[in-house]
Amino acid sequence: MNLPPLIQAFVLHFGEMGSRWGINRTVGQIYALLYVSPVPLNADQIVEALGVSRSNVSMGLRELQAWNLAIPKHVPDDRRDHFTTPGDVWEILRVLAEERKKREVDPTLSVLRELLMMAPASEAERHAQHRMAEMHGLIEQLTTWYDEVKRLETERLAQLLALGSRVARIVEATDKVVSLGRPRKRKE
Amino acid sequence: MNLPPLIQAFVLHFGEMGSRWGINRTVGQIYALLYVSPVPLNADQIVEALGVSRSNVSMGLRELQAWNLAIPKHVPDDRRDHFTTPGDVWEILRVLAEERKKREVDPTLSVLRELLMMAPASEAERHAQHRMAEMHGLIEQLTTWYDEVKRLETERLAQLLALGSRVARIVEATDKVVSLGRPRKRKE
DNA sequence: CTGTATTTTCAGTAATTACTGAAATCATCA
DNA sequence: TGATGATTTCAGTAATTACTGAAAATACAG
Repeated sequence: MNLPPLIQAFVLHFGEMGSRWGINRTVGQIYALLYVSPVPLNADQIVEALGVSRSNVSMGLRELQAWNLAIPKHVPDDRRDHFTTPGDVWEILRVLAEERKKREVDPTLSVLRELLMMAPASEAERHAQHRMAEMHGLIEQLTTWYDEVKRLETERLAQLLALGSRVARIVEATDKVVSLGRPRKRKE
Repeated sequence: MNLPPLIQAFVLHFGEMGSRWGINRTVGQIYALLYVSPVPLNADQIVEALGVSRSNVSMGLRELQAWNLAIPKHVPDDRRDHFTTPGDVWEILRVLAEERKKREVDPTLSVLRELLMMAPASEAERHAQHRMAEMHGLIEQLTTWYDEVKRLETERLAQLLALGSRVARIVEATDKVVSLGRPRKRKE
């Protein structure tokens, strides 16, 4: 690997982190490299920078493209493919959330739904199904929320984040005046 | 594996999903099994149910305990250790969020902070550092938000979720009346 | 203490996943 | 079209990770 120390440290860290979820080291490193690069890079430049094989880079780029985390960028007068990451960090967050939902949450939801349709054949199964229903309910709440929130523009989203738990107080206050959606029982 | 079909399907799915993030199949299966079990299970019962070796279960349970996802539960008049999962699904969500933050986000934050302290030695490093600062800023916003929100009681959190993006409108409305935090420029 | 039940450790092996180099495919230009 | 440059595929191999069985450690009852 042949990189300025600051960049190398960043790239190595992403390689490590990569393996902590399902992604492999090289993919993590490629992503990190693209992320900090001021210009789109082609595969050979990545090979050069990371010291891995050409084919490994090819596969890594493919995986990153599947995640929408590497974007092919055509450079005029150059036949080789060049790649960047989505530039805006908020955009990256959105892409990540979307992809992970698609891969991790949606399949679970659909399995749960399927299992909840089945007739339990024993007390054990009845109980299990009840637990599955709880899980299903929670995940559905979360995804519904996510689907709504993801439509917000970045600036408004940032505003909400900045408010943090203080929204709760506002909501509580507003609660007394405006009626939003179906009524719900008051806590205190 | 020796389980009622409904439960088996659930357990197998969690095994699969497990490998999609960093967790191994057995650990995923043990978790799923404990989750749907009406009573705490001991290691031998898990061995029996999943058809894996005793030592594998031992290691799996250890990992789950490290994640706070398996809780040892003493059963009177029985020397063997029995395990459950945190019962409330919201509790599980909190535990998961907390642990993943600890393992995935915090280390990245600290690496970023460290790298942001260094003096860039070239234009490339200067640019990289700028990108790192963006990432650092975003992560910090998210974790600050998370730290606040995690303190909310379940019911209030559920209320907020139920509102979804409609909070934005409330905040917008409230914005005009109450002053919260530093002023910020209006979008439209 | 001693004996027994239970859990953990760990070296060896199996299974899985990552990576490489060579060959095949694809694209572009003269 | 053929030659050249670029990318992908894939079989083989390396590296990593998961799993097992046997042995060691631990906990406890008598």
